[in-house]
Amino acid sequence: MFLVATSCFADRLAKHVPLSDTEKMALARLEENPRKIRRGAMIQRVNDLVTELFVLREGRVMSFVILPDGSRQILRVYFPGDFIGSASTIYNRAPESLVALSDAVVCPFDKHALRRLLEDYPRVAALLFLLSNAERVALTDRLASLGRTSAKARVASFLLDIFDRLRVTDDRITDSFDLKLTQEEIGDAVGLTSVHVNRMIRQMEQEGLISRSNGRITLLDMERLEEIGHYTNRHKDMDLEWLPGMA
Amino acid sequence: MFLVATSCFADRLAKHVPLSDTEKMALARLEENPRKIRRGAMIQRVNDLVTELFVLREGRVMSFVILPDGSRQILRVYFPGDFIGSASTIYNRAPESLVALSDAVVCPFDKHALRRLLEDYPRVAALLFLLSNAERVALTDRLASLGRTSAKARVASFLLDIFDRLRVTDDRITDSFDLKLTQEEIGDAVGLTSVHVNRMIRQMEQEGLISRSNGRITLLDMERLEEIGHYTNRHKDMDLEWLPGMA
DNA sequence: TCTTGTCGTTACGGTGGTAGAACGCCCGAC
DNA sequence: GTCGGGCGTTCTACCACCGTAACGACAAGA
Repeated sequence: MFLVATSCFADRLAKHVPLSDTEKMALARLEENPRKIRRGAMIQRVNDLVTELFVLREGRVMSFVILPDGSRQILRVYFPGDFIGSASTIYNRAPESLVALSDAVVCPFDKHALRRLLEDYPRVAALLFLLSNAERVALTDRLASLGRTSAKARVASFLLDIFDRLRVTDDRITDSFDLKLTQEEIGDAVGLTSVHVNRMIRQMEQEGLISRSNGRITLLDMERLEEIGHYTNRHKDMDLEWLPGMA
Repeated sequence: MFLVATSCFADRLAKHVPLSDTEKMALARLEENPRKIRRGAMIQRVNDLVTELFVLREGRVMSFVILPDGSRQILRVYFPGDFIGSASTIYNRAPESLVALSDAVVCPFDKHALRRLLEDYPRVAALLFLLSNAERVALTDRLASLGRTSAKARVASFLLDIFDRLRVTDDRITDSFDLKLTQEEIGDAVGLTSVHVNRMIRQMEQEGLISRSNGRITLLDMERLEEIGHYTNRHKDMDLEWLPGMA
C-alpha cells in the first residue's frame, strides 16, 4: 500500500546521488503517515521519551533547548526533505525540543521502521551516515561563528545559511526570501539579544547589504555579506559520488 | 594478514553494543597502518585534498579552523577510539585542520576501504550512522554553551566534557586528569581569550571547585561544576541496543 | 475597541577583550 | 653546573561591545 508516490527525502538525496527505484520506494515508506501541524505547535519536548523520527515534508521546523536561566538556544532550522530528530537513534529521551515555525507537514516513523530500512538497504544506511556527517560540518561552521565572530558576522552568516539551504529545497528562489523568524528568534539562534540583532540588521540595511519589505529579506550584496560573515556555501562542494552502486 | 589483533575503534563500540568476531576483524582492518606522530604535528590542513579518514589509537588530537582575522576556533578534541575526519566522506577538501595535542598514533585508511566496509557490513554502517548522531548532539550541546552561557559556565562545561570523554576511554581516571591543553587553547575552544580563561580558572580554584598541580586538574566539586556549566553527561544515556543482530 | 506580538529606539552598565609587562619553568647550549 | 631563550601563565589598566530595561509605534486579530 502506497499513500505517497514520491518521497521528499528521496528527492533530496537524488539531487546528490542516483537512487534505484526500490531504494526510492523504501524511502517513500518512511513518509507514509504525513501529519499536518500548525505554526507554533510542539513536535517534541526536551526529555520526552521518544521512539520516533521525522521527515519534514512541507514548511519549516526548528530545534532548540532552554537553559536553566530561561534563555533559549536555537540549534537548527529544518527545511522540506530534512531528516529530523536523529538524536532518537541514540538517546531514549529527547535532548532538544522541536517546534513548527510555519504550518507544516511532518512524517513520523518508528525507530524500528528505520532499523528495517538500515537492514534491508545498506546503501541507504551509508547515505544516512554521509548526510549525518554533512550536518556535523554545518554545526562546526556555526560553532566557529558563535565562538569567534562579531554580532554582525553572525547575523550575516546566519542569513546566508538559511538562504542557501532554502535554495537547495526550492529552485525558484533567487535573492529574496521569507525568513519566517522573528528578530528574537534570530538572536536565539546566533547568541544575541533581539535588540542587538535589530541594530545589526538596520546597520546592514543602511549599508545597502540587504533590504526588507513586509517580512521578506533581499540580499543585495552577497559578496560583501559572505566576506563579513566569513561564510562559504558548502552545498556546492558536496560529493557523494564515491559511494556508487553497492548491492 | 593481521598487523593488529585488536582494534581501538571496535573496543569502543563494544562498550555500547555487542559485536561479532567478523565485525571486530573488519573494523580492525581499518587500523592496519598505524602511524606515529609527534606532538604539534599537523595531520591535515584546511582545504587539503583528502581521501583518508583516521582512527585515533593513542594520544590526543584536535580539529580547528582559522578565521580570516587570524582567530582560531577549536572544534573538537579527540581521544583514543575516536573516528576522525568524517568530513572527508562528503567533501573532497578538508573543512578543518587536524593537529596532534600529544604524541599520538593514528591509523589512516582510504575512503574506498570505508566503502568496502559499508558494503560488506551493513550493521557497521548503521553503527557509524548512530555514532555520527551522537557527535551531532555533542556539537549542539557546545553550540548552546557558546551561544548562551557565561565565560565561567563555558570553561566549567568544557572541563567536564573532556573529563567525561576521557573516562570513556580510560577507566583508571577518577577525578584528576591531564588536560594537555594550554589556557589559550581552552579559550580557542570555548570562545574566550586566554586572559579571561585564566581569570575563570583562578576563580574556580579559589572557590574550591577545582585544584591544579603541574598540569593536572582535579575536579573537587563535580555537582556545583555541573550546575555552573549547565552540563549533563550524555554518555550514560546512550542506547544502541535497539539495533540488534541484523544479518 | 482592546489585546497580543513584533519591531524600533534610547540610556546605562557589566562582561569580557586589548595591551603590555613580568614571572616561573622547562630545556638545550655552553 | 649555569646561563639564556621560549613558552605558558599571571597580573594590571582601560574601554568597547553587547546585554538589560523600559517604552513607543504599529499591525493583525479577538
